[in-house]
Amino acid sequence: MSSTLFEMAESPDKGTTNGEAENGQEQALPSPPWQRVPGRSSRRRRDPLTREAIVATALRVLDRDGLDGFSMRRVAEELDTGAASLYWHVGSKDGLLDLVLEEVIGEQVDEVPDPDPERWQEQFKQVARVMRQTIQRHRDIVEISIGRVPMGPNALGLTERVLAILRAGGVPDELAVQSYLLMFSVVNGFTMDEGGYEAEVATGAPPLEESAEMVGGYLASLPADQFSNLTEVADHFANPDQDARFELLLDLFVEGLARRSEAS
Amino acid sequence: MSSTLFEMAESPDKGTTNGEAENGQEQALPSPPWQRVPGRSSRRRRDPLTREAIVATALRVLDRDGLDGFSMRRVAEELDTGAASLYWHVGSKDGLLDLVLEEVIGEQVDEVPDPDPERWQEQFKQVARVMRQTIQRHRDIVEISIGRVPMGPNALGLTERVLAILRAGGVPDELAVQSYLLMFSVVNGFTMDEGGYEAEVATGAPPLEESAEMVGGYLASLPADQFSNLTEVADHFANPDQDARFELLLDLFVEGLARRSEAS
DNA sequence: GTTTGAACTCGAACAGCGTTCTAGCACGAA
DNA sequence: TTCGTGCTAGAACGCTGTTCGAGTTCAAAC
Repeated sequence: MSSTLFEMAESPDKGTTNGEAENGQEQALPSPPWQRVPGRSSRRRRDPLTREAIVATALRVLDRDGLDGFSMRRVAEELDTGAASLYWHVGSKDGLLDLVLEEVIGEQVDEVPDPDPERWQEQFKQVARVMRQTIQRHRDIVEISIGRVPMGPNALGLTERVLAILRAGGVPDELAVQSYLLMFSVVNGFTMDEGGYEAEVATGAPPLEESAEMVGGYLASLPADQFSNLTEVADHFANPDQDARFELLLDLFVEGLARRSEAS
Repeated sequence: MSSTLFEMAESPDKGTTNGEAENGQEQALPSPPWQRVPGRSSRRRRDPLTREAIVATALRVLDRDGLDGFSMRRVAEELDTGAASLYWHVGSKDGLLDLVLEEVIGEQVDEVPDPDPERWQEQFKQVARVMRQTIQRHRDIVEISIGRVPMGPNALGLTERVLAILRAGGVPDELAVQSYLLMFSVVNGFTMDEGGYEAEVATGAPPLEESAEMVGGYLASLPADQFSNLTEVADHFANPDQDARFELLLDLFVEGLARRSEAS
């Protein structure tokens, strides 16, 4: 939609499949206007599709409709074209999602600071926070990233810049690689489960607070003889401070990393 | 959706409104044999479907064909019935996957050791290893677990038993809850990315070793002026000892946890 | 100026999907 | 014998990813 607000006359429907017969020889003639396909007079678009436009639109659709609502037809519709047209540029739905992932990774690259050896621990944590924010901005990106090994220029650039921080801080090479990979996984895992409390549809989507409270209440109501631990700590489940938990994770992680780094 | 709380008795939902017959009387007749359904002579199965059998079959199909190849029709076919029959027992595909997840969680419950206060750190690590093994046994279970909050009896039992270990070890309640949730996320994240190097189809599925080597070679071949860090540590990417990385993660995690636990 | 071929568009169709509808069967209770 | 209820399952609906191939345009070659 949009982009071409009113663009000549486009009557949406009407099959009119041009059922000419098997008669004589006149097919070289330009067909008279009344039997042309009504919708689109020219097969050539006014602004041609590009891979970039498709990826950008796909990401928009993904954020708006979620992965369940994401389909090639929907993306095509948004670009005012047919689904088949996308396939020349992106190969497949899977290929398109590869590109979308690369695009999202690209959003993070510029946010990684230049290395400052004195502050490498804080900088490393900062990278993790950027990752978390990016994932939160694109709700289904973790699901998409499963099973994909991003190796595009953006992914390489991100890796390069994070490694720069760690090595500048004196982290030994192998440990730097290990912790980079670990950090990636760990942030993915954390942020993936983070959205778990959100409802999917209807019910007004209990805004993460009521829902958690309900969970806590439910846990507290369990039979205490069978679930003594659960019932006793139920209120801690009811107040899930995600930011605090994330920072705890980073602290554990970087603290141990620093200790091992110094011990070498 | 999802939810999957206790679920008490049978019959998920379904009004089964069963519109009454408003016509005459002829529907009681058995239809003559030549106009019966050809395939199946009796509408009643010899061994009736059960929810348990459906879940078990679904898990088998999932492990064999992957989440992409998983469909209600395939599960039904495996049970020698039609897809529509499943819906009476499990409500929807999503509901079936809820049950599958609960089933997989159930596999872990019995592997969690009884608490031994002296060895809580090792026991906690052991739980994480069991989780990892379970996830590896069911390749797409992480993807399924996204967005689901398992609250069935198995999930509750697992939480209860792990909390018992932590609290017996003297970990303060809030920290115990936080670290249980963290550990869950973190193991999920780690194991999710772990399978990433596997190819999907054809090409003989490079057995994770060649592939990693190829990755390392590719990284080493990048322009050194632009990717100085990446090229210098490329060989560490080529030898990804996943087990060692997992143990590193556990060490970092539990070590920091123990320190905070003692400081209270 | 014509021909040719590559780049690109996209309607139509195919197989498969999740789900619903509804007719039908079997069996315990009335 | 007659129900009603639990359960099975074919048919159909609307949707999906993907392919096919005819169509269009444009630039370079003749």
